[in-house]
Amino acid sequence: MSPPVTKQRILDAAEHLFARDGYHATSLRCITQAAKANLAAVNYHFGSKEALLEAVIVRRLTPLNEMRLGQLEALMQRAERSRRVPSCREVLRTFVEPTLRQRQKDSETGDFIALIGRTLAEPRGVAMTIFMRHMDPLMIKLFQALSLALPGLSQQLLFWRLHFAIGSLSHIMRCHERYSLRPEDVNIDLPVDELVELFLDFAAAGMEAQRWSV
Amino acid sequence: MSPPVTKQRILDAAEHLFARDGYHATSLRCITQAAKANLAAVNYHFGSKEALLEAVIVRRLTPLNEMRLGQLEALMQRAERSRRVPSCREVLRTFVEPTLRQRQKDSETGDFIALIGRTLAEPRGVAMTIFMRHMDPLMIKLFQALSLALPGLSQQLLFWRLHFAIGSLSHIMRCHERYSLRPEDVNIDLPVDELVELFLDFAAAGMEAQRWSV
DNA sequence: ACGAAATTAAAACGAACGTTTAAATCAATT
DNA sequence: AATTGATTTAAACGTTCGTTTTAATTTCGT
Repeated sequence: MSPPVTKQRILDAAEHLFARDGYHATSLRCITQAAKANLAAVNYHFGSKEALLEAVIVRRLTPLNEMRLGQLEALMQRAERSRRVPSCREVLRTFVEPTLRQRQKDSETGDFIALIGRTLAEPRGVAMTIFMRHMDPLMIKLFQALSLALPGLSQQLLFWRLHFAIGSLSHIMRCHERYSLRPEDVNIDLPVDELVELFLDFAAAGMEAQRWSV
Repeated sequence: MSPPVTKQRILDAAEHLFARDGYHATSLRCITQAAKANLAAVNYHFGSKEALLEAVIVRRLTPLNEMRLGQLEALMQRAERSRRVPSCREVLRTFVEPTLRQRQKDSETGDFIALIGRTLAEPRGVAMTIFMRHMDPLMIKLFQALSLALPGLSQQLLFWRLHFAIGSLSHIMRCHERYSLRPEDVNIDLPVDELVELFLDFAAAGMEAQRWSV
């Protein structure tokens, strides 16, 4: 049996519009029209607009986090078996690579990842609570792994630098269309693999930086 | 003659609420109530809700950008006189330090900087157009200065790494209240000077990173 | 083929939105 | 003190929002 396609069409349309215009600026009428569904379908299938947002987030975040967690645990086990410590770059990669690969996958525009990027930018928004509930366990494991990879860093320093790195990532997750200051020969549509390496160059170097003062 | 205080009270309230809840989630009724003004006062003094947003942004962005531009030009002149090239860290500092100092100044909560941080996260939002119009000239100068400071980097690489750095900065500009994974001994309310150095450690190292592959 | 359950459809709900209007009030000049 | 312009006020405008209701339609096991 094929699942009710209406639900999926609504999820797809909502994902796209939430990511493009934001939660508050997107109306259910706009969503249902794009999904070729009736206005009442949202409240019938999901209960409310906010519950729809949660469904949009959960649908993709769950498998994404499973992949990230799987890669992180695999890395840690490999490191443990060979009695060495994982590098900062390796640890970051388990988080970053699935993220940016997801960006190119879904609906050829990276709607979901852009939505998460926006969520991270609205700390008090409705989406933040939903998002954090699904991210916390993974983030704790990521923090522990980075502690191992960067034994010279205090908890304080590690916290802030991870904060900076997540900021960078969430920024490129939003995949702006309005770029200012773009020199004519800069390629915006970078292949994912290259973007991953470019980002890891930057983030790993930043995490491992020597302190300038004190 | 004291200037009409109502306009200022509205600007202050709007700045605070736009930063906290976002443009679309903040109603004029909420703003005028917080400003102890009449609902119609916004349209009387500013013309529309969007014009109010622009006034909120321009009020602080203009002097902030003048300070950033002044420090950048002073640095470049000093460098030219001593026939050397400015360091990446020095160039970034002219941009970052005024930003984070502003964050602690205004209305003791950094409302404006948080608002800009949100603006950067909503590429298609109404605020983005307003914001870009006032940022473009400075960004071009910043890019040129970084080209000088990092002669080994291609335009492409410099563009992406500056993009990453701006992402980091805009992230901490938002000064989240909901931090996950915060170890108990991490100090969130870091003095501005320390935060600036912490960020410059990270960003300068990231900008100057050696390429991992190719 | 029929009846029960799930889904879709159309219409309306009250509430809140940004904006406008017109009268009231205030401030300053003559 | 009267008058003029600037500002504030209260009320209402039309629109759109998320949600609910009620009926029509479709789906599917028996």
